[in-house]
Amino acid sequence: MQQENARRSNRERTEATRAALMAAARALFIEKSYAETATPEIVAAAGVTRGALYHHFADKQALFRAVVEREAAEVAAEIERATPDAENARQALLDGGRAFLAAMATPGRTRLLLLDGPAVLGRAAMDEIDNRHGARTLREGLEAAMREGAMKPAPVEALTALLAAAFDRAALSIEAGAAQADFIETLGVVLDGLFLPTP
Amino acid sequence: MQQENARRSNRERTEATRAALMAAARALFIEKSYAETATPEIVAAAGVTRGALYHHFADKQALFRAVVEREAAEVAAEIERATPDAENARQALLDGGRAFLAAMATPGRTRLLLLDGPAVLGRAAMDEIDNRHGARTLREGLEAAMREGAMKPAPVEALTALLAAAFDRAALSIEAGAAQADFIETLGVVLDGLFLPTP
DNA sequence: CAATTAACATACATTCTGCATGTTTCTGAC
DNA sequence: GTCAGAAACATGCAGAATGTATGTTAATTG
Repeated sequence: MQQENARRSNRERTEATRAALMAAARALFIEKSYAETATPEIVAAAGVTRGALYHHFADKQALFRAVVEREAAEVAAEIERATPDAENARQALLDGGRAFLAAMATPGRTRLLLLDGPAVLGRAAMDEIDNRHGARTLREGLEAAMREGAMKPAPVEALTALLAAAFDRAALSIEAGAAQADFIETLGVVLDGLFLPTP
Repeated sequence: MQQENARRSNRERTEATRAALMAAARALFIEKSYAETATPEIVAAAGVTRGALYHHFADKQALFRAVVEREAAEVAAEIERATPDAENARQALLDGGRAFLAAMATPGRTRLLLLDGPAVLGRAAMDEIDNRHGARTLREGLEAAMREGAMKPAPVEALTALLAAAFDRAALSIEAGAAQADFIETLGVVLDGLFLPTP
């Protein structure tokens, strides 16, 4: 038996407390939404006090932001890990989209990133987070496809936003019970429509 | 001078109170979001008491739902009014999309219908509201285009959801300051990609 | 014109958030 | 090593918000 609270450095204490808070908060935000989760619940589940919470985070929203930010980074990492390198730009986009849907199938991610995130942090903040992680890859894929001459020219920022929104909605509908195959097929049709016919 | 609170039937009283509450709530929800708007503020702006609010609405969320529902109906009405009848299915979709963006340019609608709505009422509830109003028109337009043989075949429900999401995102980005022309052009490219080439 | 119901108004109990103020544990200089 | 100072909490408090319960007034109905 080892002492459960042996001497720990401040660095370790901070890391452990923040991790416990973020894990507990994530679980509750997913189960009941941000608005219906109270800070007393979070700290009880994390095994700390509200004092600790407000010492490490400015307020409840800052804790939520930290959770969302980490989740977005994990989604981006999963996508990057799952899409090694495709032959052409078209296949790369399809593979990336499929990997995105797979990553978003992790329970709670749609609520965190697509429902509560935009409402609590604002769409501008979510855009900024996205651009730092997932959406950047999508935009670069589209730019590459256009540069290759395989894709119809269009304003890249706008096209990135529209396609990202379509993928987001697909993830939401699939989580709500819609047929995944239908959405993957339809996303393929939409993407194919953006490519020039190969003569 | 007339008495400001002359005798009124219950029907009139209810209608006036509900209208005042919904107008005040709408203004505050738009200005500060649902979460940051308190019921004491709403009733003060409406010139009634919290008792009246909780007599007419089950809770704060029910009031929000009523506001959102009416807003969605107005958007659908504006679109219907602005799109008389197009020659072909393709033009009808483009016209409808443009009318949608115009309707969503009314300040606050994106926050009500696209940010707070899904977070507060849930995406399922928003889907149900949409299907009763706007999205139905879009789906019918897509079905017509496919029936005409002008559009590539695809699962209609999924395609409707994806395109609706793209239009939603366009409305959000435009409100956030993005170039409207870019989004209209890009939406045109995406839609055109769904149509079969006319030989 | 009673009796009942609807439309409010008021008061209350509970709960939450953020902060302010204590206490304990580490850290770094001497 | 120890001693000041800072970091990491813990506790208590003030203000406010939500929903409900109860009281009051105005309309409706038999």
